Formats: sequence, C-alpha cells, structure tokens
Amino acid sequence: MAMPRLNEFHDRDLKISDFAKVLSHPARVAILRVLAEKKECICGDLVADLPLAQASVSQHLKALQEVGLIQGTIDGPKSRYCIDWKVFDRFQRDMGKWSEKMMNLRQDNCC
Amino acid sequence: MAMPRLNEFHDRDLKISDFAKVLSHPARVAILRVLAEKKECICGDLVADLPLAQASVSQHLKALQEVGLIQGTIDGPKSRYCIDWKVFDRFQRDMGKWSEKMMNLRQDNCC
DNA sequence: AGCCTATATCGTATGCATACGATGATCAAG
DNA sequence: CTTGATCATCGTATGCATACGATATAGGCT
Repeated sequence: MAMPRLNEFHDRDLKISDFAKVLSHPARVAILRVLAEKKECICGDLVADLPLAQASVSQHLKALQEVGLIQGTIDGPKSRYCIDWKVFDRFQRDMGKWSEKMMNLRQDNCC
Repeated sequence: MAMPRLNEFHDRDLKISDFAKVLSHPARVAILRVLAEKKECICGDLVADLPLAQASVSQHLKALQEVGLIQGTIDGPKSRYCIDWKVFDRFQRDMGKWSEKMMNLRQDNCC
C-alpha cells in the first residue's frame, strides 16, 4: 500500500525533488557550508562542528558523495573532502531554471 | 537513539533544509507545476494528473499550505488552490542567496 | 610487529514520511 | 431532505531516512 509509484512522476519533477532531497537535512547543508568556509576539509573537523556522531557524519558525507556534490580524498589516515563546484553550479543553475520557468508560467487569472 | 538533536543545528542551515524538504517529494513539485500551468486550480484536476489517491494528494496540498506556498479557497463543493507567488518568490530568493553565499565562500586552496 | 588515530561500514533501533481506504463534512441540485 | 459530488481528515500500514555503537580498515609511528 505504501507503493509510491515514483516512476509515474515526470522526470522534470523528479529531478527537482531529487536535488531537494539532498538538501533536506540540516546536517548535509551544514557540511556543505563548512566545506565552503574552512580551508581544511577533514572529516574530523566536520564531526567536531556537527551535533552528530562520527558514524552519522560519515553517512551524510556518503550521501553527498553519491550525488557528486562533494569529493573525498584519502590523505594518510585522514579523509579530506571538498565540494565539487562544477556539480554544485549545475545544481544551482537547474534550480534557478526551475523557479524561472515557474515564474513564467504564472497565470493571473487563477484564484 | 534516533534523536536528531535538530535544535543544535544552525538556523541558516535549518532554513535551507526546511525549504528543501518541501520540494523533496515529486508530488509536491508536480502540484506546484500544475498549479502554475493550469488556469483552473481545482483539487480534482490535480488528483487526475498525479499517480496518487485523492487522500494522498490532499495530504501533499496540506503540506504545501502549511509552509504558505499555496492558498486554498473553498468554492462550493470544490476546493480551488493557487500558488502564493509572494511566498514562492521569497523562497526562490532565499535559495538564490544561499547558493550565492556558498559560491563566495569558495576557497581554492582546498583539495 | 604492535599500537594509536582516523575513518568507513555494519547492524540495529526508531521515528518520520508516505500511501491508502474509510469516514466525515460540505455544498449543489433535484 | 435526500442524493451525489467533492474534498478533508482519520486511522493504519509500511518503507525509507536517520542515529548510533560496534566493528572493520587503513595508515602512520615507535
């Protein structure tokens, strides 16, 4: 009964919702912000900054990696992360296009 | 154990994640799109367009209403919905500001 | 080799989101 | 006032996301 039938949604809508899903948790937003702010992008720093256990932070890092928004490099025993700005820019541009398209569709003869 | 301690996240991050949560389901994105496209914004039309039961659509409509993105008007036995463009514009602007801020923080000496 | 540090992953528990049928509420029409 | 149509809400079931401790992995150090 809880079968979302996600395949029947339009691709354009799925694209936006998929992107939004990535940012739908404050931890992931915070990770992106910290990665953009700090010069050192080490996992331990993130764990220190976030109100989460190390395992949870790693989990969120993995999610961000899976959509390509961040890249991880093994640096000795540590892990260095950074934002893939090319991907970030594409995401941001897509969102911009979406809201722009929405604005253009605006109909004044409604409600 | 599954206590997110959400209160310990920064407000700026929560603001973005809250917004993203609204768009994190294709049904809500689709509803917004259909509302922007169609001249008639009747609930039944949305039910016909979406691969969801009427109860589920109503649920998503309620969620969109709770964040102010759409407004509902009772029109006889029907319900007429429309986007609150003032709110939509504020959301869109906030997202834009966020990504702009992110871009500005970009540090080249990382990774 | 043995140990410490840093991180990823596994396993598990739990809560939230979601989907739906059923029911309730409201209005128009006859 | 009864019927049919439309929609909201309730109750419930279920799956996904999330959080965490525990464990595995890997590298550096002595």
